[in-house]
Amino acid sequence: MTGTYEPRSFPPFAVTVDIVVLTVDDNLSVLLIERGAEPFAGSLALPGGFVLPDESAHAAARRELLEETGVAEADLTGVHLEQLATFSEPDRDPRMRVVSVAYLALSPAKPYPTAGTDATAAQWVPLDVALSGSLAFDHAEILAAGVERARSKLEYTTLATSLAGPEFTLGELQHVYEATWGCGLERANFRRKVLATPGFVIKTRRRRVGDAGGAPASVYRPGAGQLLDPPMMRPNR
Amino acid sequence: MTGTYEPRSFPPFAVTVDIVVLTVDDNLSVLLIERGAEPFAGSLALPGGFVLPDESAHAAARRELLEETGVAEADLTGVHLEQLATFSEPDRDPRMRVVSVAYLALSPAKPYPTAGTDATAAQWVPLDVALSGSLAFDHAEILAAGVERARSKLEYTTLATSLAGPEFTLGELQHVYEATWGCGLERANFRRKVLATPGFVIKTRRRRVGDAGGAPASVYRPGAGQLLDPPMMRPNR
DNA sequence: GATGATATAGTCGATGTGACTCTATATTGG
DNA sequence: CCAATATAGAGTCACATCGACTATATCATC
Repeated sequence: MTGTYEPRSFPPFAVTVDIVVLTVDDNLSVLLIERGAEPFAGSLALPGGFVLPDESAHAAARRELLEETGVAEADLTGVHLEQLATFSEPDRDPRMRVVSVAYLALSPAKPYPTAGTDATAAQWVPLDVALSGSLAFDHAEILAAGVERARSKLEYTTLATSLAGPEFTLGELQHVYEATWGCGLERANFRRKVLATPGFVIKTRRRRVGDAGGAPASVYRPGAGQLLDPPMMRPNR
Repeated sequence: MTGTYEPRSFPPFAVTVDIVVLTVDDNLSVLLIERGAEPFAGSLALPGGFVLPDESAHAAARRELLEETGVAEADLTGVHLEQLATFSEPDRDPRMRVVSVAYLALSPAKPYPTAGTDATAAQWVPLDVALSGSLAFDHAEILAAGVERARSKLEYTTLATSLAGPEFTLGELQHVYEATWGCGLERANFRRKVLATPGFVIKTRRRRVGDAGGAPASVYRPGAGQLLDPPMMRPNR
Protein backbone atom coordinates (compact mmCIF):
# COMPACT_ATOMS: atom_id res chain seq x y z
CA MET A 1 0.00 0.00 0.00
CA THR A 2 2.92 2.32 -0.53
CA GLY A 3 3.83 4.40 -3.54
CA THR A 4 1.66 6.58 -5.67
CA TYR A 5 -1.79 5.62 -6.71
CA GLU A 6 -3.15 5.97 -10.21
CA PRO A 7 -6.79 5.04 -10.78
CA ARG A 8 -7.24 1.70 -12.55
CA SER A 9 -3.53 1.11 -12.66
CA PHE A 10 -3.77 -2.01 -10.55
CA PRO A 11 -3.94 -5.56 -11.88
CA PRO A 12 -7.62 -6.63 -11.74
CA PHE A 13 -8.48 -9.87 -9.97
CA ALA A 14 -11.64 -11.84 -9.57
CA VAL A 15 -12.29 -12.61 -5.91
CA THR A 16 -14.41 -15.55 -4.90
CA VAL A 17 -15.29 -17.47 -1.77
CA ASP A 18 -15.24 -21.25 -1.46
CA ILE A 19 -16.88 -22.86 1.53
CA VAL A 20 -15.98 -26.12 3.24
CA VAL A 21 -19.25 -27.09 4.92
CA LEU A 22 -18.80 -30.01 7.30
CA THR A 23 -21.33 -32.00 9.25
CA VAL A 24 -21.38 -35.24 11.21
CA ASP A 25 -23.80 -38.08 10.70
CA ASP A 26 -22.28 -41.53 10.73
CA ASN A 27 -19.00 -40.10 9.53
CA LEU A 28 -17.68 -36.68 8.69
CA SER A 29 -19.27 -35.37 5.49
CA VAL A 30 -18.76 -32.33 3.29
CA LEU A 31 -21.27 -30.42 1.18
CA LEU A 32 -20.33 -30.54 -2.52
CA ILE A 33 -22.01 -29.41 -5.72
CA GLU A 34 -21.82 -30.91 -9.15
CA ARG A 35 -20.45 -28.48 -11.68
CA GLY A 36 -22.55 -27.88 -14.77
CA ALA A 37 -20.20 -25.71 -16.80
CA GLU A 38 -16.65 -25.99 -18.03
CA PRO A 39 -14.03 -26.22 -16.79
CA PHE A 40 -14.42 -29.31 -14.63
CA ALA A 41 -18.01 -29.87 -15.84
CA GLY A 42 -19.44 -32.89 -14.04
CA SER A 43 -16.82 -32.76 -11.33
CA LEU A 44 -17.62 -32.15 -7.72
CA ALA A 45 -16.65 -28.79 -6.25
CA LEU A 46 -17.01 -26.76 -3.10
CA PRO A 47 -19.93 -24.34 -3.00
CA GLY A 48 -18.98 -20.72 -3.51
CA GLY A 49 -19.10 -17.78 -5.85
CA PHE A 50 -17.99 -14.27 -6.61
CA VAL A 51 -17.67 -11.62 -3.95
CA LEU A 52 -19.94 -8.75 -4.94
CA PRO A 53 -18.66 -5.18 -5.19
CA ASP A 54 -20.27 -4.04 -1.94
CA GLU A 55 -19.93 -6.98 0.38
CA SER A 56 -17.11 -8.42 2.45
CA ALA A 57 -15.84 -11.92 1.84
CA HIS A 58 -17.52 -13.02 5.05
CA ALA A 59 -20.85 -11.64 3.86
CA ALA A 60 -20.35 -13.34 0.52
CA ALA A 61 -19.69 -16.66 2.22
CA ARG A 62 -22.83 -16.28 4.28
CA ARG A 63 -24.88 -15.37 1.23
CA GLU A 64 -23.58 -18.28 -0.79
CA LEU A 65 -24.30 -20.61 2.06
CA LEU A 66 -27.92 -19.49 2.02
CA GLU A 67 -28.24 -19.64 -1.76
CA GLU A 68 -26.44 -22.87 -2.48
CA THR A 69 -27.85 -24.88 0.35
CA GLY A 70 -31.33 -23.40 0.21
CA VAL A 71 -31.38 -23.25 3.97
CA ALA A 72 -33.50 -20.56 5.61
CA GLU A 73 -31.65 -17.72 7.27
CA ALA A 74 -33.09 -18.73 10.62
CA ASP A 75 -31.38 -22.09 10.30
CA LEU A 76 -28.04 -20.39 9.81
CA THR A 77 -27.97 -19.45 13.47
CA GLY A 78 -26.02 -22.23 15.04
CA VAL A 79 -23.87 -22.73 11.94
CA HIS A 80 -20.30 -21.75 12.71
CA LEU A 81 -18.60 -19.80 9.90
CA GLU A 82 -14.98 -18.74 9.97
CA GLN A 83 -12.34 -17.74 7.48
CA LEU A 84 -9.95 -20.53 6.56
CA ALA A 85 -7.25 -19.26 4.20
CA THR A 86 -6.82 -17.58 0.84
CA PHE A 87 -5.71 -19.46 -2.25
CA SER A 88 -4.04 -17.40 -4.91
CA GLU A 89 -1.84 -19.50 -7.16
CA PRO A 90 -1.86 -17.82 -10.58
CA ASP A 91 -2.94 -20.95 -12.44
CA ARG A 92 -5.54 -22.22 -10.02
CA ASP A 93 -8.33 -21.27 -12.43
CA PRO A 94 -7.59 -21.90 -16.13
CA ARG A 95 -9.96 -19.14 -17.26
CA MET A 96 -8.57 -16.12 -15.47
CA ARG A 97 -6.85 -14.85 -12.39
CA VAL A 98 -9.04 -15.77 -9.43
CA VAL A 99 -8.16 -15.30 -5.79
CA SER A 100 -10.40 -17.34 -3.54
CA VAL A 101 -11.01 -16.74 0.15
CA ALA A 102 -11.89 -20.11 1.66
CA TYR A 103 -14.29 -20.44 4.58
CA LEU A 104 -15.07 -23.23 6.98
CA ALA A 105 -18.65 -23.87 8.08
CA LEU A 106 -19.68 -26.36 10.74
CA SER A 107 -23.33 -27.35 10.48
CA PRO A 108 -25.20 -29.38 13.10
CA ALA A 109 -27.73 -31.36 11.10
CA LYS A 110 -27.78 -32.01 7.38
CA PRO A 111 -31.33 -31.62 6.14
CA TYR A 112 -31.11 -29.19 3.27
CA PRO A 113 -29.61 -30.89 0.22
CA THR A 114 -31.80 -33.96 0.56
CA ALA A 115 -34.85 -31.68 0.55
CA GLY A 116 -34.17 -31.13 -3.13
CA THR A 117 -33.88 -27.38 -3.49
CA ASP A 118 -33.95 -25.91 -6.94
CA ALA A 119 -30.72 -24.03 -6.33
CA THR A 120 -28.00 -26.49 -7.26
CA ALA A 121 -27.18 -30.15 -7.17
CA ALA A 122 -25.80 -29.92 -3.64
CA GLN A 123 -25.13 -33.17 -1.84
CA TRP A 124 -23.42 -34.45 1.28
CA VAL A 125 -20.38 -36.56 0.47
CA PRO A 126 -18.50 -38.63 3.05
CA LEU A 127 -15.09 -37.16 3.59
CA ASP A 128 -13.09 -40.20 2.49
CA VAL A 129 -15.06 -40.33 -0.74
CA ALA A 130 -14.55 -36.62 -1.38
CA LEU A 131 -10.82 -36.85 -0.78
CA SER A 132 -10.32 -39.98 -2.88
CA GLY A 133 -12.15 -38.53 -5.88
CA SER A 134 -10.77 -35.59 -7.82
CA LEU A 135 -12.42 -32.30 -6.98
CA ALA A 136 -12.46 -29.30 -9.31
CA PHE A 137 -9.72 -26.67 -9.26
CA ASP A 138 -7.60 -26.80 -6.08
CA HIS A 139 -10.62 -27.68 -3.98
CA ALA A 140 -9.05 -30.88 -2.70
CA GLU A 141 -6.34 -28.76 -1.12
CA ILE A 142 -8.91 -26.36 0.32
CA LEU A 143 -10.96 -29.23 1.67
CA ALA A 144 -7.92 -30.77 3.32
CA ALA A 145 -7.13 -27.44 4.97
CA GLY A 146 -10.69 -27.15 6.22
CA VAL A 147 -10.73 -30.63 7.69
CA GLU A 148 -7.41 -30.08 9.39
CA ARG A 149 -8.68 -26.78 10.83
CA ALA A 150 -11.83 -28.45 12.13
CA ARG A 151 -9.88 -31.30 13.68
CA SER A 152 -7.48 -29.04 15.50
CA LYS A 153 -10.19 -26.61 16.60
CA LEU A 154 -12.06 -29.42 18.32
CA GLU A 155 -9.00 -29.80 20.51
CA TYR A 156 -8.94 -26.37 22.06
CA THR A 157 -12.42 -24.90 21.53
CA THR A 158 -16.00 -25.89 22.30
CA LEU A 159 -16.85 -25.89 18.58
CA ALA A 160 -17.97 -29.51 18.72
CA THR A 161 -21.27 -28.22 20.05
CA SER A 162 -21.79 -26.46 16.69
CA LEU A 163 -21.66 -29.85 15.02
CA ALA A 164 -23.78 -31.55 17.66
CA GLY A 165 -26.73 -29.19 17.34
CA PRO A 166 -28.78 -27.09 19.75
CA GLU A 167 -29.43 -30.09 21.99
CA PHE A 168 -27.43 -33.26 22.36
CA THR A 169 -26.44 -36.03 24.70
CA LEU A 170 -22.88 -36.59 25.80
CA GLY A 171 -22.85 -39.71 23.67
CA GLU A 172 -23.73 -37.65 20.61
CA LEU A 173 -21.10 -35.08 21.45
CA GLN A 174 -18.54 -37.82 21.79
CA HIS A 175 -19.58 -39.18 18.41
CA VAL A 176 -18.84 -35.75 16.90
CA TYR A 177 -15.30 -35.99 18.20
CA GLU A 178 -14.84 -39.57 17.09
CA ALA A 179 -16.21 -38.95 13.60
CA THR A 180 -14.12 -35.82 13.15
CA TRP A 181 -10.93 -37.31 14.48
CA GLY A 182 -11.51 -40.79 13.12
CA CYS A 183 -10.63 -42.55 16.32
CA GLY A 184 -12.32 -43.87 19.44
CA LEU A 185 -12.37 -42.15 22.81
CA GLU A 186 -12.79 -43.55 26.29
CA ARG A 187 -16.36 -42.78 27.26
CA ALA A 188 -15.71 -42.25 30.95
CA ASN A 189 -12.72 -39.98 30.35
CA PHE A 190 -14.62 -37.97 27.76
CA ARG A 191 -17.47 -37.41 30.22
CA ARG A 192 -15.11 -36.33 32.95
CA LYS A 193 -13.35 -33.86 30.68
CA VAL A 194 -16.49 -32.26 29.24
CA LEU A 195 -18.29 -31.93 32.55
CA ALA A 196 -15.20 -30.61 34.33
CA THR A 197 -14.75 -27.81 31.79
CA PRO A 198 -16.77 -24.75 32.87
CA GLY A 199 -18.99 -23.35 30.13
CA PHE A 200 -18.69 -26.30 27.77
CA VAL A 201 -22.19 -27.75 28.14
CA ILE A 202 -25.31 -26.94 30.16
CA LYS A 203 -27.40 -29.76 31.53
CA THR A 204 -31.14 -29.56 30.92
CA ARG A 205 -33.76 -31.24 33.03
CA ARG A 206 -34.82 -33.51 30.22
CA ARG A 207 -33.51 -36.91 29.26
CA ARG A 208 -33.69 -38.83 26.05
CA VAL A 209 -34.07 -42.54 25.42
CA GLY A 210 -31.66 -44.07 22.93
CA ASP A 211 -32.35 -46.24 19.91
CA ALA A 212 -30.87 -49.45 21.26
CA GLY A 213 -31.99 -49.50 24.85
CA GLY A 214 -29.83 -48.45 27.70
CA ALA A 215 -30.36 -45.82 30.32
CA PRO A 216 -31.80 -42.53 29.02
CA ALA A 217 -29.08 -39.94 28.59
CA SER A 218 -29.32 -36.40 29.93
CA VAL A 219 -29.84 -33.72 27.30
CA TYR A 220 -27.34 -30.84 27.17
CA ARG A 221 -27.18 -27.46 25.48
CA PRO A 222 -24.02 -25.60 24.32
CA GLY A 223 -22.44 -23.50 27.05
CA ALA A 224 -21.08 -19.98 26.81
CA GLY A 225 -17.43 -21.03 26.94
CA GLN A 226 -15.34 -20.76 23.79
CA LEU A 227 -11.92 -22.12 24.77
CA LEU A 228 -10.87 -25.48 26.17
CA ASP A 229 -7.96 -24.96 28.49
CA PRO A 230 -6.43 -27.46 28.88
CA PRO A 231 -7.46 -28.85 25.49
CA MET A 232 -9.23 -32.11 24.74
CA MET A 233 -6.48 -34.63 24.12
CA ARG A 234 -6.43 -36.28 20.70
CA PRO A 235 -5.00 -39.80 20.61
CA ASN A 236 -2.33 -41.32 18.41
CA ARG A 237 -0.24 -38.45 17.16
CA MET B 1 -17.42 -21.03 -8.75
CA THR B 2 -20.78 -22.23 -10.04
CA GLY B 3 -22.94 -20.85 -12.80
CA THR B 4 -21.96 -19.75 -16.24
CA TYR B 5 -18.86 -17.79 -16.96
CA GLU B 6 -18.78 -14.73 -19.17
CA PRO B 7 -15.40 -13.10 -19.78
CA ARG B 8 -14.88 -9.89 -17.83
CA SER B 9 -18.27 -10.18 -16.21
CA PHE B 10 -16.79 -10.40 -12.73
CA PRO B 11 -16.38 -7.46 -10.34
CA PRO B 12 -12.71 -6.40 -10.50
CA PHE B 13 -10.77 -6.14 -7.26
CA ALA B 14 -7.32 -4.92 -6.38
CA VAL B 15 -5.47 -7.54 -4.36
CA THR B 16 -2.63 -6.55 -2.06
CA VAL B 17 -0.50 -8.12 0.63
CA ASP B 18 0.22 -6.52 4.00
CA ILE B 19 2.96 -7.98 6.15
CA VAL B 20 3.23 -7.99 9.93
CA VAL B 21 6.98 -8.35 10.49
CA LEU B 22 7.79 -9.02 14.13
CA THR B 23 11.11 -9.22 15.90
CA VAL B 24 12.34 -9.30 19.50
CA ASP B 25 14.95 -7.02 20.99
CA ASP B 26 14.16 -5.63 24.39
CA ASN B 27 10.48 -5.92 23.64
CA LEU B 28 8.36 -7.12 20.75
CA SER B 29 8.65 -4.74 17.79
CA VAL B 30 6.96 -4.47 14.41
CA LEU B 31 8.31 -3.15 11.12
CA LEU B 32 6.34 -0.10 9.92
CA ILE B 33 6.75 2.36 7.09
CA GLU B 34 5.77 5.99 6.95
CA ARG B 35 3.27 6.68 4.22
CA GLY B 36 4.21 9.42 1.77
CA ALA B 37 0.99 9.66 -0.24
CA GLU B 38 -2.65 10.18 0.56
CA PRO B 39 -4.67 8.75 2.06
CA PHE B 40 -3.09 8.51 5.50
CA ALA B 41 -0.01 10.46 4.38
CA GLY B 42 2.38 10.69 7.28
CA SER B 43 0.75 7.84 9.12
CA LEU B 44 2.51 4.60 9.89
CA ALA B 45 1.45 1.54 7.95
CA LEU B 46 2.37 -2.09 7.46
CA PRO B 47 4.70 -2.83 4.55
CA GLY B 48 3.00 -4.34 1.55
CA GLY B 49 1.89 -3.79 -2.01
CA PHE B 50 -0.05 -5.08 -4.97
CA VAL B 51 -0.01 -8.70 -6.00
CA LEU B 52 1.30 -8.86 -9.55
CA PRO B 53 -0.62 -10.66 -12.30
CA ASP B 54 1.66 -13.69 -12.38
CA GLU B 55 2.59 -14.28 -8.77
CA SER B 56 0.85 -15.84 -5.82
CA ALA B 57 0.11 -13.83 -2.71
CA HIS B 58 2.85 -15.70 -0.91
CA ALA B 59 5.36 -14.77 -3.61
CA ALA B 60 4.18 -11.16 -3.43
CA ALA B 61 4.68 -11.10 0.32
CA ARG B 62 8.17 -12.47 -0.08
CA ARG B 63 8.99 -9.95 -2.79
CA GLU B 64 7.67 -7.02 -0.78
CA LEU B 65 9.64 -8.18 2.22
CA LEU B 66 12.80 -8.02 0.15
CA GLU B 67 11.97 -4.67 -1.43
CA GLU B 68 10.65 -2.77 1.53
CA THR B 69 13.18 -3.93 4.04
CA GLY B 70 16.13 -3.88 1.67
CA VAL B 71 17.30 -7.15 3.11
CA ALA B 72 19.30 -9.46 0.90
CA GLU B 73 17.61 -12.63 -0.23
CA ALA B 74 20.14 -14.70 1.64
CA ASP B 75 19.01 -13.10 4.89
CA LEU B 76 15.45 -14.16 4.22
CA THR B 77 16.37 -17.74 5.01
CA GLY B 78 15.53 -18.10 8.63
CA VAL B 79 12.65 -15.62 8.38
CA HIS B 80 9.37 -17.41 8.96
CA LEU B 81 6.58 -16.28 6.61
CA GLU B 82 3.01 -17.54 6.82
CA GLN B 83 -0.40 -16.39 5.71
CA LEU B 84 -2.42 -14.69 8.41
CA ALA B 85 -5.89 -13.79 7.16
CA THR B 86 -7.61 -11.84 4.42
CA PHE B 87 -9.26 -8.49 5.05
CA SER B 88 -12.00 -7.55 2.65
CA GLU B 89 -14.37 -4.97 4.17
CA PRO B 90 -15.69 -2.89 1.25
CA ASP B 91 -14.68 0.43 2.80
CA ARG B 92 -11.27 -0.54 4.12
CA ASP B 93 -9.57 1.58 1.44
CA PRO B 94 -11.29 4.88 0.62
CA ARG B 95 -9.93 4.92 -2.92
CA MET B 96 -11.23 1.66 -4.31
CA ARG B 97 -12.12 -1.89 -3.57
CA VAL B 98 -9.00 -3.58 -2.19
CA VAL B 99 -8.80 -7.07 -0.75
CA SER B 100 -5.64 -7.58 1.27
CA VAL B 101 -4.05 -10.90 2.14
CA ALA B 102 -2.17 -10.35 5.38
CA TYR B 103 1.03 -12.26 6.18
CA LEU B 104 2.99 -12.77 9.35
CA ALA B 105 6.79 -12.72 9.29
CA LEU B 106 9.02 -13.58 12.23
CA SER B 107 12.52 -12.19 11.87
CA PRO B 108 15.44 -13.08 14.14
CA ALA B 109 17.55 -9.94 14.19
CA LYS B 110 16.58 -6.45 13.15
CA PRO B 111 19.44 -4.91 11.24
CA TYR B 112 17.92 -3.72 8.00
CA PRO B 113 15.91 -0.56 8.63
CA THR B 114 18.59 1.11 10.72
CA ALA B 115 21.02 0.58 7.86
CA GLY B 116 19.14 3.29 6.00
CA THR B 117 18.14 1.73 2.73
CA ASP B 118 16.87 3.98 0.00
CA ALA B 119 13.74 1.91 -0.39
CA THR B 120 11.33 3.36 2.14
CA ALA B 121 11.25 4.92 5.56
CA ALA B 122 10.98 1.55 7.28
CA GLN B 123 11.50 1.49 11.01
CA TRP B 124 11.09 -0.86 13.95
CA VAL B 125 8.38 0.32 16.31
CA PRO B 126 7.77 -1.21 19.75
CA LEU B 127 4.46 -3.02 19.77
CA ASP B 128 2.82 -0.95 22.49
CA VAL B 129 3.71 2.24 20.61
CA ALA B 130 2.37 0.87 17.35
CA LEU B 131 -0.91 -0.23 18.91
CA SER B 132 -1.44 3.01 20.83
CA GLY B 133 -0.89 5.19 17.76
CA SER B 134 -3.31 5.14 14.85
CA LEU B 135 -2.11 3.10 11.90
CA ALA B 136 -3.32 3.61 8.35
CA PHE B 137 -6.34 1.77 6.95
CA ASP B 138 -7.33 -1.25 9.08
CA HIS B 139 -3.70 -2.06 9.79
CA ALA B 140 -4.21 -1.86 13.56
CA GLU B 141 -6.64 -4.73 13.25
CA ILE B 142 -4.24 -6.67 11.04
CA LEU B 143 -1.39 -6.05 13.45
CA ALA B 144 -3.47 -7.25 16.37
CA ALA B 145 -4.29 -10.42 14.47
CA GLY B 146 -0.63 -10.98 13.69
CA VAL B 147 0.47 -10.52 17.28
CA GLU B 148 -2.22 -12.84 18.52
CA ARG B 149 -1.17 -15.45 15.96
CA ALA B 150 2.46 -15.17 16.98
CA ARG B 151 1.61 -15.44 20.66
CA SER B 152 -0.48 -18.55 20.24
CA LYS B 153 1.95 -20.18 17.82
CA LEU B 154 4.73 -19.93 20.38
CA GLU B 155 2.60 -22.16 22.56
CA TYR B 156 2.40 -25.18 20.34
CA THR B 157 5.22 -24.81 17.80
CA THR B 158 8.98 -24.34 17.87
CA LEU B 159 8.66 -21.00 16.04
CA ALA B 160 10.39 -19.14 18.84
CA THR B 161 13.66 -20.31 17.32
CA SER B 162 12.83 -18.22 14.23
CA LEU B 163 12.78 -15.15 16.45
CA ALA B 164 15.88 -16.18 18.39
CA GLY B 165 18.12 -16.50 15.35
CA PRO B 166 20.39 -19.22 13.97
CA GLU B 167 22.22 -19.52 17.29
CA PHE B 168 21.03 -18.65 20.75
CA THR B 169 21.31 -19.47 24.41
CA LEU B 170 18.41 -20.80 26.43
CA GLY B 171 18.27 -17.45 28.19
CA GLU B 172 17.79 -15.69 24.87
CA LEU B 173 15.14 -18.17 23.81
CA GLN B 174 13.33 -17.57 27.07
CA HIS B 175 13.52 -13.83 26.46
CA VAL B 176 11.76 -14.35 23.13
CA TYR B 177 8.89 -16.01 24.94
CA GLU B 178 8.76 -13.39 27.66
CA ALA B 179 8.87 -10.46 25.24
CA THR B 180 6.21 -12.00 23.01
CA TRP B 181 3.89 -13.00 25.81
CA GLY B 182 4.63 -10.02 28.01
CA CYS B 183 5.10 -12.05 31.15
CA GLY B 184 7.87 -13.74 33.09
CA LEU B 185 8.61 -17.46 33.04
CA GLU B 186 10.32 -19.66 35.62
CA ARG B 187 13.83 -20.22 34.32
CA ALA B 188 14.25 -23.75 35.59
CA ASN B 189 10.86 -24.91 34.30
CA PHE B 190 11.51 -23.31 30.91
CA ARG B 191 14.84 -25.13 30.65
CA ARG B 192 13.27 -28.43 31.59
CA LYS B 193 10.48 -28.04 29.03
CA VAL B 194 12.71 -27.01 26.12
CA LEU B 195 15.34 -29.68 26.71
CA ALA B 196 12.76 -32.39 27.29
CA THR B 197 11.06 -31.70 23.94
CA PRO B 198 12.73 -33.74 21.18
CA GLY B 199 13.72 -31.69 18.16
CA PHE B 200 13.24 -28.29 19.74
CA VAL B 201 16.89 -27.25 20.10
CA ILE B 202 20.28 -28.79 19.32
CA LYS B 203 23.17 -28.19 21.67
CA THR B 204 26.44 -27.07 20.14
CA ARG B 205 29.85 -27.55 21.69
CA ARG B 206 30.37 -23.83 22.15
CA ARG B 207 29.46 -21.62 25.06
CA ARG B 208 28.97 -17.87 25.28
CA VAL B 209 29.74 -15.45 28.09
CA GLY B 210 27.04 -13.00 29.03
CA ASP B 211 27.12 -9.24 29.41
CA ALA B 212 26.68 -9.07 33.16
CA GLY B 213 28.78 -11.90 34.45
CA GLY B 214 27.50 -15.31 35.32
CA ALA B 215 28.37 -18.71 34.02
CA PRO B 216 28.78 -18.98 30.23
CA ALA B 217 25.66 -20.39 28.61
CA SER B 218 25.68 -23.20 26.09
CA VAL B 219 24.87 -22.18 22.53
CA TYR B 220 21.98 -23.96 20.78
CA ARG B 221 20.69 -24.22 17.21
CA PRO B 222 17.08 -24.74 16.08
CA GLY B 223 16.05 -28.38 15.92
CA ALA B 224 14.07 -30.13 13.22
CA GLY B 225 10.87 -30.42 15.27
CA GLN B 226 7.89 -28.25 14.34
CA LEU B 227 5.25 -29.04 16.95
CA LEU B 228 5.31 -28.78 20.72
CA ASP B 229 3.19 -31.53 22.17
CA PRO B 230 2.32 -30.92 24.93
CA PRO B 231 2.50 -27.16 24.36
CA MET B 232 4.52 -24.60 26.26
CA MET B 233 2.24 -23.34 29.00
CA ARG B 234 1.42 -19.64 28.95
CA PRO B 235 0.66 -18.09 32.33
CA ASN B 236 -2.27 -15.97 33.50
CA ARG B 237 -5.10 -16.74 31.13
C1' DG C 1 -37.80 -61.29 34.54
C1' DA C 2 -33.45 -62.00 32.19
C1' DT C 3 -30.49 -59.74 28.87
C1' DG C 4 -28.09 -56.30 26.53
C1' DA C 5 -26.82 -51.67 26.05
C1' DT C 6 -26.07 -47.37 27.79
C1' DA C 7 -25.30 -43.71 31.44
C1' DT C 8 -22.93 -42.49 35.47
C1' DA C 9 -19.43 -42.82 39.11
C1' DG C 10 -15.13 -44.12 40.94
C1' DT C 11 -9.97 -45.93 41.33
C1' DC C 12 -5.01 -46.09 40.26
C1' DG C 13 -0.59 -45.21 38.05
C1' DA C 14 1.97 -42.21 34.91
C1' DT C 15 3.09 -37.77 33.33
C1' DG C 16 3.77 -32.87 33.20
C1' DT C 17 3.69 -28.52 35.49
C1' DG C 18 4.41 -24.66 39.09
C1' DA C 19 7.09 -23.16 42.72
C1' DC C 20 11.13 -23.58 44.87
C1' DT C 21 16.08 -24.71 46.38
C1' DC C 22 20.83 -25.63 45.61
C1' DT C 23 25.36 -25.57 43.39
C1' DA C 24 28.76 -24.26 39.84
C1' DT C 25 30.94 -20.74 37.12
C1' DA C 26 31.75 -16.54 35.38
C1' DT C 27 32.38 -11.09 35.65
C1' DT C 28 32.78 -6.86 38.35
C1' DG C 29 34.31 -3.90 42.09
C1' DG C 30 37.20 -3.15 45.97
C1' DC D 1 43.42 -11.47 45.43
C1' DC D 2 38.84 -11.68 47.52
C1' DA D 3 34.05 -10.71 48.14
C1' DA D 4 29.77 -9.58 45.89
C1' DT D 5 26.79 -10.45 42.23
C1' DA D 6 24.59 -12.53 38.37
C1' DT D 7 23.75 -16.25 35.49
C1' DA D 8 23.74 -21.39 34.07
C1' DG D 9 22.46 -25.77 35.24
C1' DA D 10 20.39 -29.63 38.14
C1' DG D 11 17.26 -31.32 41.48
C1' DT D 12 12.94 -31.72 44.80
C1' DC D 13 8.06 -31.88 46.00
C1' DA D 14 3.04 -31.02 45.77
C1' DC D 15 -0.67 -30.83 42.65
C1' DA D 16 -3.51 -31.35 38.55
C1' DT D 17 -4.80 -33.98 34.57
C1' DC D 18 -4.94 -37.93 31.63
C1' DG D 19 -5.25 -42.92 30.09
C1' DA D 20 -6.90 -47.23 31.31
C1' DC D 21 -9.88 -49.70 33.83
C1' DT D 22 -13.78 -51.29 37.03
C1' DA D 23 -18.26 -51.00 39.18
C1' DT D 24 -23.07 -49.69 39.64
C1' DA D 25 -27.54 -47.79 38.05
C1' DT D 26 -31.15 -47.42 34.64
C1' DC D 27 -33.70 -48.23 30.69
C1' DA D 28 -35.79 -51.04 26.43
C1' DT D 29 -36.47 -55.32 24.29
C1' DC D 30 -37.14 -60.24 24.14
